[in-house]
Amino acid sequence: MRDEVDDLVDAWARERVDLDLAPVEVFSRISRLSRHLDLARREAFAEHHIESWEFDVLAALRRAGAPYELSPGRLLRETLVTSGTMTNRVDRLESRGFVGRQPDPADRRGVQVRLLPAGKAAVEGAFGALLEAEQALLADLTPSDREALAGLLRRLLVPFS
Amino acid sequence: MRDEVDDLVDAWARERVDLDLAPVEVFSRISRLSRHLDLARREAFAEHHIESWEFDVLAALRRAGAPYELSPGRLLRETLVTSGTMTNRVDRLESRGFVGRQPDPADRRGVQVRLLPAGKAAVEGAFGALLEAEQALLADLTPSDREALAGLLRRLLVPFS
DNA sequence: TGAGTTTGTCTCGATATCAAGATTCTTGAC
DNA sequence: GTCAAGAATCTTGATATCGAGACAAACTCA
Repeated sequence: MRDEVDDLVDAWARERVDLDLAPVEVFSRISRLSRHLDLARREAFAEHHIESWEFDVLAALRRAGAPYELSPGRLLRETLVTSGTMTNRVDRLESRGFVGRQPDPADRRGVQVRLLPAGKAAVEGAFGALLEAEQALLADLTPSDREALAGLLRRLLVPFS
Repeated sequence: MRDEVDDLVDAWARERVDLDLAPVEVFSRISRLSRHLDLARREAFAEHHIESWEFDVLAALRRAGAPYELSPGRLLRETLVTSGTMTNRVDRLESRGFVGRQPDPADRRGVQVRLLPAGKAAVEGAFGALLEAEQALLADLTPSDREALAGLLRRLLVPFS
């Protein structure tokens, strides 16, 4: 059982026997998995006619719970994009009828982005498809493997949180 | 020890008690780690005045071994970008004096991209900095933790390879 | 040999993103 | 109460990427 990172590490090891490549074994796999997962996500979402960036925004609103409202500032912190990007995204989601903008009653600078019924339906359908696709990718791991993996990843992620 | 994904999963669990969120525990952590790692990579490379995309191309050439030559087609397969993007990248690396283009003697359609000494020095310095930064991120894991994590990630990656 | 297909690279137009700056409003200090 | 500093959102300009297509050369198979 070899993967593409085994080849990568072997190539580096041939060229630079002096280096400790242990970090590559972990982080290169994480980066590559992430890229493959992005593609898998796109495929899963395509059937529901939404794109990954749309899902990211709609999902943040959906999991916030009723009344499904968040400010643009909160949304960009959730999705790790810049404010200009979020303005653009909300514009496009608005034109699709997935979200609406409302003035924030408590702060006249502010805006509340609200998930509309069409957006709620779209994100729930897409999330179901995503979970299904991801479950298939995990099929080879036992439940305790999964938990061990999630636990190790958490330990890497905690310092960033 | 909680991370940002614990919050994410809790939020979804509150909203949709019917869903099995186990895949999120794994894949959301992988995606988020990947984004944080990209930022860490950018920082590590900044000191060596190269950008992540430059490293990706130069590293592919470096680990190919002497004479450090690959075709654009091979490079784009290694780095998972489109051909238009690779043309642009090689152009810019060429203008920095990091690589050169040569006609492929065996195939007159083809071009060989060769790593020049300045590019070799840049990529080796940057790779050292990257390994150092990544080693710090792994500090909390024991060697056997690291190996277990790499092994579990490999099992997820194999189907894509 | 010659037609059709495939391969390798580059060009071009569209677009999503970022970074920086502008605008409007709020907050806290004095 | 006023003013400065900070916060929230949006605008603008630059740019890296993608996707589709152009073009040339190399194969394939009759």
